[in-house]
Amino acid sequence: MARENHTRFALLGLLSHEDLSGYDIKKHVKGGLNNFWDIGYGQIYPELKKLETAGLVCCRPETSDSGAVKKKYSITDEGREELKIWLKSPVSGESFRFEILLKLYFSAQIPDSYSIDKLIEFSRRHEEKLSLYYKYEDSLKDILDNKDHIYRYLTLRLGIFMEKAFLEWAKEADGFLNNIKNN
Amino acid sequence: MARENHTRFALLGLLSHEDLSGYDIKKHVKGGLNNFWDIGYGQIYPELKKLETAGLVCCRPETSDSGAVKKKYSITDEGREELKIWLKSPVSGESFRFEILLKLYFSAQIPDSYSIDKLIEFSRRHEEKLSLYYKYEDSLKDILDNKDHIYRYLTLRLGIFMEKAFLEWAKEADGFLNNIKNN
DNA sequence: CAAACCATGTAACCAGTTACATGATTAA
DNA sequence: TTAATCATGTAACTGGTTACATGGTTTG
Repeated sequence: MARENHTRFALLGLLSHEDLSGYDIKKHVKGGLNNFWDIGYGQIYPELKKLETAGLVCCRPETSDSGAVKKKYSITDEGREELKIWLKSPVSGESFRFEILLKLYFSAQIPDSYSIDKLIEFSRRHEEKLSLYYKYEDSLKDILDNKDHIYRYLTLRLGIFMEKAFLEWAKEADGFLNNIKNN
Repeated sequence: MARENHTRFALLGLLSHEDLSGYDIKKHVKGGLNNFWDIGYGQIYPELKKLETAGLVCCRPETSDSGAVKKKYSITDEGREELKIWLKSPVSGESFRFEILLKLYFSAQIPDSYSIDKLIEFSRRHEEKLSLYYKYEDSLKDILDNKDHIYRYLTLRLGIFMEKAFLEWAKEADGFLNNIKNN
């Protein structure tokens, strides 16, 4: 995948919907984006400053009654323009890293039981993820009149397709390994 | 995913099968591993040196008749041990980055045609990948008596499951967007 | 009163990518 | 002879992770 500052656009995208603080952004990421694009605080705060310097967002510190400070960021017109240009540009590709595959690839050298255990753990983990996605889907299904929700729904659907594929694969692979064990 | 030097183990894994040069390793990666774990020369050569210093591999320069030098690396007993320990340890997880999803997530702000185009390109790309995987599968299917081949087959199968899921999703998503367009 | 959460940030580190540099060999 | 491939490497950069530091607020 091309080396482009994707975080920059993820932040602009989130801010194009509503004004958010760095902390808010992290929460929003957790509730959606993180399934295919996670971002940590270590990227969010510095990037927000860079965006401000570039004039793509502006910052408005909000001091509450108690004296606590919260920095709310808003997207500027220039920020909106940059975001749209990026959104329209073609995508460069996908990148995956599967530690389980890297291990399985060489696992002929160790007893099969280790691999079977890994497959079981893999299934458990992805069953959890799938049921979480189903919950998201349920809450989205009723509000598909909104265009934003339609697009979020589409991204969620890929998550569901993938998780199902993972589970099917793990089942097949587990059957395969158990079969050769009993020969 | 945990911050661990995976490249190190990928190299050890490849060298546990046969002696290879840095160049050979890259070719081997292209023919299998790269589907879920790509490695470039910028990582291979420095890492081989580190592995040599750590005593996990050893290097034997081969000078051909013409004077060309080729450095063949072999795994040592300590290297084999380290590899096995790592293979047996549990996996930490998967990481994906989908630029198409990052864009779709915010694409309510631009005309649907852009997203439809992206989905078409996505399908084309993954159809190609799937047919490539099917070719690999064909050549592996007949030699599953070998345990190494069984494990490679399993990793390939996940690739196939995933590519199929991608194509199904893209079809559904395309149908969805075309449907709302005509309303 | 302690734990959990809200909130903002910095510094260090490292994995991985890209570009650059060099030169030999082989096939069209 | 020229293009492709074989072959080995280095330097610079940057995206992303982790750990650390600080302090306010809410809730059980």
